Amino acid sequence: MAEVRNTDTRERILDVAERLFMAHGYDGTSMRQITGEAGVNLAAVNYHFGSKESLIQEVFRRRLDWLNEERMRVLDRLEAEAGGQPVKPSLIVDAFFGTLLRMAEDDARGGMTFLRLLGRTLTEPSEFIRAFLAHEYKVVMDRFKEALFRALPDVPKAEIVWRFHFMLGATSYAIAGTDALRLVTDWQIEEEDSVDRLDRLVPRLMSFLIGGLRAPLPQFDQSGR
Amino acid sequence: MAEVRNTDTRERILDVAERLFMAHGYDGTSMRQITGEAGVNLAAVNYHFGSKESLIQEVFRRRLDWLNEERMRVLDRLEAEAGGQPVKPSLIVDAFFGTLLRMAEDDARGGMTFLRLLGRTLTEPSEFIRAFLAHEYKVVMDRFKEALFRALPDVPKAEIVWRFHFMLGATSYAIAGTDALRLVTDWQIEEEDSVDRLDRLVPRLMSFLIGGLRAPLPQFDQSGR
DNA sequence: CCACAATTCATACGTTCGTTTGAATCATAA
DNA sequence: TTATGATTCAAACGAACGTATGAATTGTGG
Repeated sequence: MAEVRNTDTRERILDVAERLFMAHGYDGTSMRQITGEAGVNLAAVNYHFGSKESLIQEVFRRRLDWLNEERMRVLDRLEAEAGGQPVKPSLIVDAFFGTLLRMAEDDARGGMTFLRLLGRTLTEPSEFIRAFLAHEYKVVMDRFKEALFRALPDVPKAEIVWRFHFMLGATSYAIAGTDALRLVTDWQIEEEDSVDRLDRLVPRLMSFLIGGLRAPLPQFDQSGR
Repeated sequence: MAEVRNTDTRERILDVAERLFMAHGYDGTSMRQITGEAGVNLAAVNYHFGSKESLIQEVFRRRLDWLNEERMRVLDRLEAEAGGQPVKPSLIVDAFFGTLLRMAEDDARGGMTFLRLLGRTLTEPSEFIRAFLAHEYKVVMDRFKEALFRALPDVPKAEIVWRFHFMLGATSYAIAGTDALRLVTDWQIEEEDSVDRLDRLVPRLMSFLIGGLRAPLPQFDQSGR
């Protein structure tokens, strides 16, 4: 029996969809744009993926599976090296966010395109996309939260969760907004500090994240509660 | 001549549009949903605003005009009080982000709904929305950047712009994702630390932002330029 | 009260959307 | 070569989209 699987059409659709979803969002991208730019027939998406919803889920799964497994591997190694001791917070942060950012240098894994798509989608309006991402992220998030709890035993857990949240936001936005920023800020910054210098973005962002994570705890107003 | 202006229909459309754009995004919200929930005729939007594009611009303008003027007023006052001396960075950050967050307590100014809409829209895919926001923000952004340059004379300007960018992201995401976070983290945190406690979010976020802003400068790899 | 502008309304226009269909083409195993 | 399943294709479907129209209704100044 012939059960081949033409991966060429599939991959070309996924690549184009990834780029268009990044540029115009889920609702803003039509099947006709995708199939048109991919040079395949309109019906190909429904044939290979079933529906537009399944398509974007596959767009994410293709990249996220590797990313989150890699994050787990890195954290595994860090915890093994620490031998029972808590892992340094900066190393945990790098395992999560650094691994993500270093994906951008790897075009075979989506590079900047997927990173920016992911950054945008964390505030995506579509309900089913948020639910899907939440499910995909659940295990790895819990794991990293636990690691941070152990690494920062003196910081209230609620505070750690909040700051993890803040870090996620800073990172998403730093990635997703790289060209929106150009519009907003109109910065006259020397060439070598341009947004494209990804190798400088990583240490920059990492300094900011660690600074925020280790900031003095907030003093709540006496009126609080 | 009768040039009345029925503000009731206009306002009701704006309120509903604000909420629906927040929940489902620009492309994900139809004119029929808006007019239906607002209890007005389908043609009312085109009559009062001209088009869907003009409608969302008015949704933003209605809130942003006051917000950015208030930010300027606060910064004016801070600089006057400093009398020529640079203003403390934490005060500048509070003038920008604190003023934004305190809007959420003011339902007459949109409250949380507008805040979350704004948070989401900073990574909005639609080209004309990004362009519109960039234009609306240009003046106030330049002003605050200048204030930070003076407040942190030893920090390279490029670094400050980056960190301002990171702060924007952390704040946007903290606001926009308040219920997406519930999905992702599934945190078992005591009642009083719930997301709804906005009065605690402000000092929490502010500590994080200041910590990030004042973090040690990043060390670039020897390989980098 | 009348005249006229402002507003509301039901309805329709043309387009684009995601999806489906059934035939045509391709590739492979027997 | 032939049979069979995998894939591609052109065409069409009904639904929903943003917008436009012209008549009906409302409100107000003269």
